[in-house]
Amino acid sequence: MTDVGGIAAEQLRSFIERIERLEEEKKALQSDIKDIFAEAKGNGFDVKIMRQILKLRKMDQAEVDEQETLLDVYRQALGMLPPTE
Amino acid sequence: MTDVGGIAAEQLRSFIERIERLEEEKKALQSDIKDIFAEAKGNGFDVKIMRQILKLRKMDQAEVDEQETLLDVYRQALGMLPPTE
Amino acid sequence: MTDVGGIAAEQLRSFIERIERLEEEKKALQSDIKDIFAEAKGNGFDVKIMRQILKLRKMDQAEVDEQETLLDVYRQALGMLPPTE
Amino acid sequence: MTDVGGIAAEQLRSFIERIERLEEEKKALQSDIKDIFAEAKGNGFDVKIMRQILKLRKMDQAEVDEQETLLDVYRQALGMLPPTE
DNA sequence: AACGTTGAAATAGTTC
DNA sequence: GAACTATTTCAACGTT
Repeated sequence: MTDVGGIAAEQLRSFIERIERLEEEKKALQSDIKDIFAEAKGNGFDVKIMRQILKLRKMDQAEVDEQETLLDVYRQALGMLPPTE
Repeated sequence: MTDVGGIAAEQLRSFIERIERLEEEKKALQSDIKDIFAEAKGNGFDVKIMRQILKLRKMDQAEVDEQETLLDVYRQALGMLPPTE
Repeated sequence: MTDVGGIAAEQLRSFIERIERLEEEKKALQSDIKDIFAEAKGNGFDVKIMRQILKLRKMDQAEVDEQETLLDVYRQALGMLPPTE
Repeated sequence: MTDVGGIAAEQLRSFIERIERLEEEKKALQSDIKDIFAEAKGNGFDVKIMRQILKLRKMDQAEVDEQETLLDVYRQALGMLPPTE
């Protein structure tokens, strides 16, 4: 292992490059999403409305999840669940 | 106006200090909130549950707001509102 | 929490509402800060740099130095700096 | 959008779902990145500094220099630097 | 008391 | 250049 200034240089480089690759992939996906919006717009759909719909669907799901969490928290508070499962 | 390096130093200092004061006030409020949680806990309430309740109340409100925004967006898309009010 | 409809429920509501009020105030302060940045920008100042200034004024010098030293070590390990400057 | 129950609605649903799928994939990648940072940390690397490295590798040198120069001007204006170093 | 988790705040990039 | 979106960063919090 090559040590530069007390650092395992090769290992560091490997971590950095793996992250950069994944970030590239993320960027590509973002670009795909952009393309879909553009395609939808070309088909006469209103992108702004689509974004609102997506946001609402996300919020709805979050709300459901949150309700279930709250339920569990209450259950635990009332001793209806093992303390730490 | 005292110019240092081409910068209106007095004015800059004034902006910076005003912001720092407001941030102090924010910090104080945050501390107050913490105290209330502690007080509630001392009265037998479960802080975790309280946080869940606060989160849900916020989400509900956000959802209502979002619905109204969506409605407006639809209205505008359908020509029921002036384009840019 | 079991005394729904009685004292406990009232007390819980009170705690929740006090916290919500304080959070509203925090939001208002945040908005004031935003306004000051906007005003500064209107007077030709660079908001981003101002934020860095604020951050530096919060940090102690030892911290700043340590971070910069470590960053250089990593940069050298990755060949991002000339070998012996 | 007016053709509810017909082709348009189906098409809209398709666009929405494709986007949601891509966003899921993005989330998964983000999670992978998180894991790598955790692994690096477990190997003794400083995650915060790694982030700075990643940012520097993205920026061009001219940008970096310009920011630092401006920051010094502001610091001098506020007396945060010795008058003539 | 370090650790990871989460939520808020800031920055950067994109669109109009 | 103004507004919006998305990403990143930072700080608080509970957890172990």
